[in-house]
Amino acid sequence: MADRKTVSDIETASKEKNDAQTKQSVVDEQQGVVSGQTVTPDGPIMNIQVGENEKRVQPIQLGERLKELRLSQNLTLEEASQRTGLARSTLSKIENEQISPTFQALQKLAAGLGLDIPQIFAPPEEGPEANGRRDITRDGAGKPHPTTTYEHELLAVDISRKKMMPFKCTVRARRFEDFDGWVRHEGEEFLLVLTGAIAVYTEFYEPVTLKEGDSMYYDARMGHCLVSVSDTDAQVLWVTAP
Amino acid sequence: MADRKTVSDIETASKEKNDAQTKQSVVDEQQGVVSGQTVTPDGPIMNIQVGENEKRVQPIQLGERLKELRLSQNLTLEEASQRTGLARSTLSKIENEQISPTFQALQKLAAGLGLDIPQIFAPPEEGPEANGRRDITRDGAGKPHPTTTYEHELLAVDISRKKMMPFKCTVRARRFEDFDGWVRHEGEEFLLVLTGAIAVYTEFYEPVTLKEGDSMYYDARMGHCLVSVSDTDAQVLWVTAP
DNA sequence: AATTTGTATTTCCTATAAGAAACTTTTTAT
DNA sequence: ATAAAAAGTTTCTTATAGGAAATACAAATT
Repeated sequence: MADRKTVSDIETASKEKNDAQTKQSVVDEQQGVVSGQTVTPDGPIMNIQVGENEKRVQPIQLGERLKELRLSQNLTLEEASQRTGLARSTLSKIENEQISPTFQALQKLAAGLGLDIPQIFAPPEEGPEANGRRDITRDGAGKPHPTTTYEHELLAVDISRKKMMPFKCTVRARRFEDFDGWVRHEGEEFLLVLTGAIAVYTEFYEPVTLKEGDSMYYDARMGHCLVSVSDTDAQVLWVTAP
Repeated sequence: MADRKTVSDIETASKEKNDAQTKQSVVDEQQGVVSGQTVTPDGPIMNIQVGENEKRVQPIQLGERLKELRLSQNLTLEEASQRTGLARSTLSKIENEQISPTFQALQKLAAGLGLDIPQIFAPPEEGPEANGRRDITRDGAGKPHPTTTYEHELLAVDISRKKMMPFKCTVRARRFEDFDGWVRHEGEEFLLVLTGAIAVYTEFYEPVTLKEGDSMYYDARMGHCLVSVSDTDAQVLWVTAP
């Protein structure tokens, strides 16, 4: 019964603040920047590589790239000609940068080589070779990163350009009101409760309690925040994939 | 002293089997397929979405798309002409699908509109709107997936096309020899020891012991396997990002 | 070695892209 | 409402893409 009252109080607070909070959260996200390192309100985003990737897809030489693609499929100009419906001489001239193909020709090329057009501009696949990257973080030896609501311990900080960013987090927040508003960011997040218990507030669901061993996966663009509801501050593992 | 002997025995076994194991691991990976669902030797790969994404970036109408981009920047044909170095009449003909522009013209267009070429073909951004996906897995309530060496408990199985695949794993293996060879697959992996202790064998490093609270992030293309070294079988959290 | 086959490049001709100017439509100002 | 300005489209001419055939080069066969 007492639990019921508590939950209903939390729900009311959640609804009243939805609009104002969403506006403020943009400012709060800016404050997360620490010494040149972008930080999501939950934890850090280390090395957002999107901009760099986009820069890198610009090909230096279209002809060179197309020749590469043709040869990687072990095709002669004649075979490629039959597949693409473009004349051999045209393919030769394109590959040797003698002409600039029309978009229509590019479409034919892509279709004939079994590609989508953006793939023509993609960098070569990294290759099947293992690159051997590894980073071990001992218990308690992660990089500290405190905020007002969470006490983060960043893991695997020596590896840059990771697909995932893991961190342990001690949830100091005790009330939804400890947050200035919904926190949100790009990507998806997974969280596992390591010790204690938390109440999870998310923008489109009623709050839910998770205890040790429980986990949750969610789209991080949805407003979200955690509150400790156990005697001792809960500890969770958080993994972000931006 | 006794620990030292054990470690040195393991190291020797590791070195002797490197070449033969790498060959067999391809077959072992095939055996991981369970009821139509692809499984990495560590755990499952559910719904690899790469192919579908690539299909979706194909534009329907180039001219329409370019007009859209121009108007979204509030540019007249004249202004766009000045920025791109292409004649107004050319821009008009392109936008109205009367001609198919050369790649060189496309380059000028992209540069003038402040884009990279692939962005011309990109679908509109999904928007900052949260899509509200969430999946809660209670402690012990994940989907079981046993193998000979590990006992997996898949988490967040109701969400498809995830950027990460999390699962808890009880490590049954007790010796490196329990594995038929190195296991490897595309992507990156993060693991956190929840209980007990494990010895981590990886292709390019000496074996290392991790205990409760320790974590490791690594490129999964590198051969890898875990062995329990605690009295009770260790439990780890594993998160794969393919 | 010479000859044949396979592959790529160049040449010549046709089709079409691209630019400048003329024309048309739309928008703005009075 | 009309006139002027802005914006977009079409026409005509030049430049270049694209195709077929000829030529050149490399590899394989005799």
